[in-house]
Amino acid sequence: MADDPGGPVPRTPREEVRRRLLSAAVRAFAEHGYADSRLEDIAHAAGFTKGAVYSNFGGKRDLFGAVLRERSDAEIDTLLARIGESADPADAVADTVRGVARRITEDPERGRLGLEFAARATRDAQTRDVVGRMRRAQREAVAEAVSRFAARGVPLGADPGLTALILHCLTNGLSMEHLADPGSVDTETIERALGAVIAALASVPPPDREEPQ
Amino acid sequence: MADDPGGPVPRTPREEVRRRLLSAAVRAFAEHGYADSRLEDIAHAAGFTKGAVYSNFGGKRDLFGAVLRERSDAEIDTLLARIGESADPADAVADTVRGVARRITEDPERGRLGLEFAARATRDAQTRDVVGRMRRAQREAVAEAVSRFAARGVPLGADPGLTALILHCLTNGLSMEHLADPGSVDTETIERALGAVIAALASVPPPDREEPQ
DNA sequence: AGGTTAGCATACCCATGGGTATTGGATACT
DNA sequence: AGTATCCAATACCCATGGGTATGCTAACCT
Repeated sequence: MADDPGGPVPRTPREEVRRRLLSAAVRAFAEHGYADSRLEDIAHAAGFTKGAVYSNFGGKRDLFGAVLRERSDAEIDTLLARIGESADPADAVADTVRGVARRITEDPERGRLGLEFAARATRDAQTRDVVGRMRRAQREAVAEAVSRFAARGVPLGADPGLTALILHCLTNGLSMEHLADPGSVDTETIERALGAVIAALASVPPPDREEPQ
Repeated sequence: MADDPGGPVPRTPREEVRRRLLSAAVRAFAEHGYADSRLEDIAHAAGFTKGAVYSNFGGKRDLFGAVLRERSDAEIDTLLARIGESADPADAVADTVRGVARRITEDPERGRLGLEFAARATRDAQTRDVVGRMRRAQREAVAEAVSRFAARGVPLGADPGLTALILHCLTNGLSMEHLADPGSVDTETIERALGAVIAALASVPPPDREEPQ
């Protein structure tokens, strides 16, 4: 059964091999961490073997580096794309907050990978360089968005750069807290936390229990 | 030289053996991470061999668990102790902020360990339980401190629990950011970020460039 | 078609380090 | 003192998995 087959099986394009390996690596590193991810598992998850990995990457470290750079670029692109779509200030902020909160709770892979990156950045200079660049770019994107709101007349309790740092770090901190203690840090709580800080920084009095006015 | 010695070398008390191993393990896990820490290195750093480790702990996982619990208790004690010493509200806040900022930049071991704990909590239920408990206790301690300020008449833009969550997560986020990008997140920046958020949440106008009054 | 190359599969190597079994000497007990 | 016990040192085991060398076949060349 399934005996001889008609001729040669077509070969997977190198580009796709690389993409599938990278994608499998992202899942593996996020789920098991760098050390506990096995190259053979990653390769099989992508439908190949270790040979494919060493044919497309220099080794485990290099594969991790490729994952890091790929995600870094993706993150920055997402951020930059989001800046454009701003509507009414209040609504835009509320929507963004909701989106951020949902991504934290519904896409744990992202947070896990971020933690893995951060942990390795602590010890490896190469990783630190890339992660540092990514973080700076993210903060700058946030700062840019904040500046636009400021230009529209929203008062700020701090300059855009500091405001961006605050929002960025608060978001990361909330993400970490959710991962460590999902039960007491849910989507709604994250929304409230971000909303409260933004409201306070924008010198907008906290919502008076019901809709204002 | 150093030839025969007078008789038996006294044996190190078991309590001290355990303490020294634990302390060496803290340093190792913080510096190299769990996976890249070798039991033999830890043992030698403490002045013993692997035998001492397996005599005092169940194995590598158990040693990590012991480190986690020990640090968890220490963190909670520190937090609780700090609550007592509040003087003038404004000064107390400024002092606390300065202390937190300095600890982040001057004691990287703490942040690194926190990251390691968080990363493992993501995948291991046991670790997640302990880390979750620790985090909740920390937030409650902060909430308690916030409540005291609120009782003294400091207005709050959010309830103490949410305020504590915000401050706690912002602190952790800033710590992570400092580790990943020490150059652009220094002590002063951390102080400003924390100060700005506290000022905003307490509905206190931001410092007017120079001393107020 | 025959030959060459490119690229993944397969088989193998071996350093690493967690875990275990055993030993040896100090402490406690009688 | 003699004996039992405790506890860390030592020696050893071996599963693991990153890395490498080789094989094999599809795609490319001419």
